[in-house]
Amino acid sequence: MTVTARERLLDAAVEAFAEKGFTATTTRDIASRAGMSPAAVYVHHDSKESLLFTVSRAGHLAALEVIEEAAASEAEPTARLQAMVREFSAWHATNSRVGRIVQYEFAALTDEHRAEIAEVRRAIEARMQDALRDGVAAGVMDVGDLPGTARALLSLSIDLLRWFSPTGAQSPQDIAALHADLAVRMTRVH
Amino acid sequence: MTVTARERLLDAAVEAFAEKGFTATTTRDIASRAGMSPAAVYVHHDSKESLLFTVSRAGHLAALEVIEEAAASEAEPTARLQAMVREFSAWHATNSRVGRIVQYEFAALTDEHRAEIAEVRRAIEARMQDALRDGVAAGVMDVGDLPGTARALLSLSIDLLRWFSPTGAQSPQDIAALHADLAVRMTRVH
DNA sequence: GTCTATACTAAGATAGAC
DNA sequence: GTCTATCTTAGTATAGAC
Repeated sequence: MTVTARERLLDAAVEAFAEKGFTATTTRDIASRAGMSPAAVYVHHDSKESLLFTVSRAGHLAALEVIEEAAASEAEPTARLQAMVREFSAWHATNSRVGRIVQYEFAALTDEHRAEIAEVRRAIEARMQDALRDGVAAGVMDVGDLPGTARALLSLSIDLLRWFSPTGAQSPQDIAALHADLAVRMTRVH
Repeated sequence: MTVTARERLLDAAVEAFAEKGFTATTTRDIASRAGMSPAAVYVHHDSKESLLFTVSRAGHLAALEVIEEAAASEAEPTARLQAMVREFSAWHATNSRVGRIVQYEFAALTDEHRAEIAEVRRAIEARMQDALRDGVAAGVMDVGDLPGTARALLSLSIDLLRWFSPTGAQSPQDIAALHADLAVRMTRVH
């Protein structure tokens, strides 16, 4: 379990990007958080943007994995949707630093990197739409605008990044449970 | 209706901050969008941050006004909540550039300016909580976590800034109607 | 693979002429 | 109130010694 210099730099980048944003973060800041000189950054990473891309890609893939595992964990459509929203919100609250980079620094990527990551985002949206479609087909959900509702469910999880604090009163589990409950309310047959 | 240099600079700042973010925007960029030299900025505004503060304050106050007018427009609690969510989402979609600055550049303000604007944010949350409390008291709404549900309703409107495009298929009114519908579903007695 | 030193560029803001 | 010119600081990234 040796922590390589490369990994220490990635951890430092996560800390700095989440705290100050990509543009406001300097490579000197990242280097000093990792206990290195500014020059050491470039031995392990090509550029500041490549650090961002590495963090953003890993974060997006982790978020997709969370939602796919949740989808696979339940067979009944309502329980499945609950699990997906609960775990997606819990992941964002628990990993709020990486989450902020994933959700708010997308525009700072190069065109090529942005295109690559956009595919992961489309997959996440598609999984949520699938879950709603299954529920409607089974007759346990009533959804007017299916893509719009899928997007709204993702919004609940993602927007918590704007206000969530790990030191606040609400735990990731509290928020996740609320969002799962709201997801059921938004989609159930009346 | 003469447009002053000060106003032209504010418009240019809105354009630039919304497009590239506060930190990535240069005062030279703002000046050239307003058709002026870099030095002209400082005749009309103290600093780059004071431009941000002016835009952010006006935007926050406009958003608060929208939600208060919607609250006053309907007496019946469910219709009132619908109106509030509908107008709040429509405002964000219609004013997405200012909206992005309002919601995403809060951290770039100075401590004093941030504290002043935080009060407006608290007022917006309070109005949404009031609306839910009225509905519960009237027996037409069932809300488990009242502050959490208020926050979730605001999240729907605010998170549209992350993905909304004025040139996309959905109009501000489409999105607003969807969100108003979801608000009713989230809060109605089952 | 790490450092010190630095090249090169560009930022926020100001001086002073008109 | 606008300009050109510039001060000062600081950024990304590289060179070259160890």
